[in-house]
Amino acid sequence: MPELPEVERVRRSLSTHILNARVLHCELLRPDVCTPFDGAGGTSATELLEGGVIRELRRHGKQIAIIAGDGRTLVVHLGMSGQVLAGTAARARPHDPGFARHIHARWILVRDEERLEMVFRDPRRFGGLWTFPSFQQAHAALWSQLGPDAMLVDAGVLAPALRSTARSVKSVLLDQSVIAGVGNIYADESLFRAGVRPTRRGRTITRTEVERLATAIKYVLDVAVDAGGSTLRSYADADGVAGSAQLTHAAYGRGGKPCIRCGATLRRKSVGQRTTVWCPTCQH
DNA sequence: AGGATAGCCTGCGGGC
DNA sequence: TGCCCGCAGGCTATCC
Repeated sequence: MPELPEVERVRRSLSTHILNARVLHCELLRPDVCTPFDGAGGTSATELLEGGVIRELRRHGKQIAIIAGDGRTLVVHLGMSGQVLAGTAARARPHDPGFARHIHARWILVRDEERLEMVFRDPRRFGGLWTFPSFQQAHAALWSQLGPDAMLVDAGVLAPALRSTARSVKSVLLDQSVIAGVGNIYADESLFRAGVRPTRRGRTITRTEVERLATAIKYVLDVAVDAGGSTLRSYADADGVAGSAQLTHAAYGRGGKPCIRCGATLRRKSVGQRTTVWCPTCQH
């Protein structure tokens, strides 16, 4: 999935379409992708913001909250292959019959007398939708379980989490309850930039390294947001536009290739069940 | 309790 | 040209 930079690009691109738009109609084509607030009984159109005016799009980690003027909130998690598309990008493509197959929800909105469509698409269905009567309830149920957003992380957040554990520094970075937004790509990129080996046990990370790590995470994410996120396979923003951050990856996906800093062959192995790449020379 | 393991899904690329 | 296999950006439930 989209990690923080990709989700932030979706939030921004989606905002340009749906902010201040009124939801005229919505339909849930695959009800099991949605977890309604009230549990049983399925998801009503009202819960999916029908009749509301979109006033705010917030992001925390990898999740987006779409908030209506009356407080109703729809949280979107893109999982591995999820997309939210709006405007032209949301319309069916006659030349691509596979496109429509994985559209699980569809909204019709209107803004300035112009109708527009928004869809949630997710072939692998690891993502999903969650509905809430208010943003506070969404926060209590979902976001309060997450660590601070990775864009705002500092050594003060990371240090205690690392100091107290024997698990690898990489699995700590991937733990959304420690910091929210880092996934496999940006974990490897941040560790490379900080010069820290992903296999290191959390408690062995020095204060200096924690500082470097916090700085590296923010830098790597920031640059990736500016590059439109990483498009490895299917990622696209709400306009269907791909990112180019993958062109600047130093570690992720480069196992066996030369390190861009020192030329050594990058190593690759599974750490915490995730494919991990690092430089045996530059990372200690 | 923390940490390692399956499992959820589909699609794609590589090797045969 | 297929077909089969392994692999993929995430997260959860379960087991040890």
